[in-house]
Amino acid sequence: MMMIGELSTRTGVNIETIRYYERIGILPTPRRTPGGRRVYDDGLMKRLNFVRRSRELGFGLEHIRQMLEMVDGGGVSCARVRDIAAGRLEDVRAKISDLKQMEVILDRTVADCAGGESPDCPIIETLYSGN
Amino acid sequence: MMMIGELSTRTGVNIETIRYYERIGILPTPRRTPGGRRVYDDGLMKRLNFVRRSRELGFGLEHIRQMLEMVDGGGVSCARVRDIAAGRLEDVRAKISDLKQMEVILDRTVADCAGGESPDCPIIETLYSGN
DNA sequence: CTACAACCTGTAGCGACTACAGGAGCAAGC
DNA sequence: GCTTGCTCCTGTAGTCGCTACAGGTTGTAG
Repeated sequence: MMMIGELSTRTGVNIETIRYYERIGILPTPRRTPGGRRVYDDGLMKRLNFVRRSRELGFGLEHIRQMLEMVDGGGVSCARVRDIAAGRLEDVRAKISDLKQMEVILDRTVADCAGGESPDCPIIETLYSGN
Repeated sequence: MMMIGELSTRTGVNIETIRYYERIGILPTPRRTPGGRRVYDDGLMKRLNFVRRSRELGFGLEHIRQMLEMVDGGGVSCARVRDIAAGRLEDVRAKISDLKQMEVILDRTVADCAGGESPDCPIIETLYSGN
C-alpha cells in the first residue's frame, strides 16, 4: 500500500505520467483515501513496471494497451503478443539501419569540415546544393 | 516559378508542411499572385531541400534555423556548423547503441515464444514479472 | 497554530507535423 | 455565361507521450 509519490520513486515513472496513464485507461482507477488520495498496491506497481519496460523497448501505448487487455481478459494469445513484439523488432532493425546510414553521412560531412571561419562551409554546401 | 503544389512534388515535402515552415519562420514569406497564391522560385526550392535533407539526418528545426541564420547573415561559422553536426552525430551513435540493446532483448523475447495460445506467454511473463 | 510537503484537478505546452472545415481562384468544356 | 473540378487559401484542432503549471486541499510535525 503506497501513495503516488512512493509508486513514482519505486518505478521510476513520473507522478504526472502515472496520472496520465490512469486518465487514458492504461492503469485502472485506484482506490482513494477518505481525503481523496490515490492508494496503490503491489499488483498495480507490477502493471506499471510492465508499462515502463515496454515503453523502454519502444512499444507505443496502443500496443501496450492491447497486451494489457489480453492480460486482463485472461485470454492472452501468445501468437498475437509475439506478432506485436516481432513487429517492434522489425521497426527497431529498420531504425538501426536508417541511423547507420545517417551516421556515415554525418561522419563524412563533419570530417570534410576544417572548422575555420571560412565562408564556404562544406557542410552547408553539401546540404544546400547536394542531390 | 512555381506554386506550392509543384514545389511539394518536386521536393517531396508535404504542402501543409511547407506552409507550416513559413509560419514558424523557417521559410520566408513568398510573393503572391494577384489571387493570393504563393509563388516560389529556385532559390526557395533549394532552401527547402536543405531543410528536408537536414530533417532526414535528424536535425531539429531549431538547429536548422541556426544554420539558415548563418547562411542568411552571410557569416557562416564553419566551426559552429561543425559543432551542430558533430552533436547530431553523437546523438545518432547513442541512439544506435540504445536500439541495438533493444534489438537483443526483443530478439530473445520473441524467440522464447512458441506462439501458441498458451495462457503463459513468456513475453508477458518477461515484461510483467521481470526486474 | 502554523508551516510545509505531498497530494488533488484541470488545462496548456512541447516538437514536428497532419488533418480537417469552409471558402476562393482558376482553367476547360458546354 | 455557367458549371465542374482541381488547386489553392486561412484558421483551428488533433496526433503522441508526456511535462509543466496554476490554484487549491490534505495530512503531519513542531
